[in-house]
Amino acid sequence: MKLTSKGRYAVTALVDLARFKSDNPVSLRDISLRQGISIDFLEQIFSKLKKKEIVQSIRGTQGGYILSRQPKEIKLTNIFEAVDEKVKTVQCKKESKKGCNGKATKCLTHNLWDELENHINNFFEEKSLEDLITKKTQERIQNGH
Amino acid sequence: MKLTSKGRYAVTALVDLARFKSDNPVSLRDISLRQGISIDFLEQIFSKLKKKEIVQSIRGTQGGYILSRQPKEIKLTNIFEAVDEKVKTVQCKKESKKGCNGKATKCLTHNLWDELENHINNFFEEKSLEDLITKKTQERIQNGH
DNA sequence: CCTATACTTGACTATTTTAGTCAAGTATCT
DNA sequence: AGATACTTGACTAAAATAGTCAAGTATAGG
Repeated sequence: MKLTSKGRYAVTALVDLARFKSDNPVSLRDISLRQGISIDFLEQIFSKLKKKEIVQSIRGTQGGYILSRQPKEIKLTNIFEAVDEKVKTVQCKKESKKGCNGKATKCLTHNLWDELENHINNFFEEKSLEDLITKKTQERIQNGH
Repeated sequence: MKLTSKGRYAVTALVDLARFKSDNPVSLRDISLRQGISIDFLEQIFSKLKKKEIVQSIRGTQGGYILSRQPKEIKLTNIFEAVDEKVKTVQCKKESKKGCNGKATKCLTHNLWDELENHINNFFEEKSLEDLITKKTQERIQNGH
């Protein structure tokens, strides 16, 4: 199971991007200041988001990033995939030594992790960026959650 | 988010214990052989399971471990708690430096992680050891999942 | 009583992952 | 031309993981 700061930062940064968007692109510097994430780390993250066409970059003075699609069209799954965060609970196929290949007894809990994986993935599949920037959520945020 | 081998092994070992139980206690050695988990690591895990009264130990020759309660009464939550695996997605209260304290803007995604946490915890709360040793599951396992 | 078996406890550690930093660019707007 | 901002890739300190090792203690069976 992987779900670390990188994924968290990616989501946070994109929510920031979605909320503060205007006609102008948003620079990583602004996001960095607002969210307290190092620019260098943001660059690493946005490079990946760009590859997966979640954001577009605009160079030059006044450049920055904009969302490639509507917030509604960006599922959390997409974001985690982009930054290599994989919700993976079993490694049965990776290694034959300690995995569940060969001996059936090693698979005792295989189904459980499969189920859990689906359970979590469904959650991310159902949530889009838009869900995170609704009024209600914003209010809660501004009241200090 | 923490969900590592320790938690996985704990569940696997307990399923093994539940399935191979008889009038006699099951030794860690047997579990180790059947599940391919090192004895030393199992000892570490069972020490914690015992503290939380999920298993009981029986010393001496022919000794080993038995479940303290019926499989039905042992929720996965209990197991993960026992081995210190915590489903924790945000660290807002731990550190004031990089947490969400102070600036409201740092909480942009706070609610999301809270929701996710609940979502996962519910899954574990609903599953008991018994669910993992039903006929259906066993069949699937014996067919190589 | 003796001894093999098995649980108990706690310290220790190699490896891997995380969470970044650093450096050296390239592109574009003004 | 020069400032700003994106781009890429290599590098690394610190923490977590996944165990190992060692030195016990307790009990059943002979």
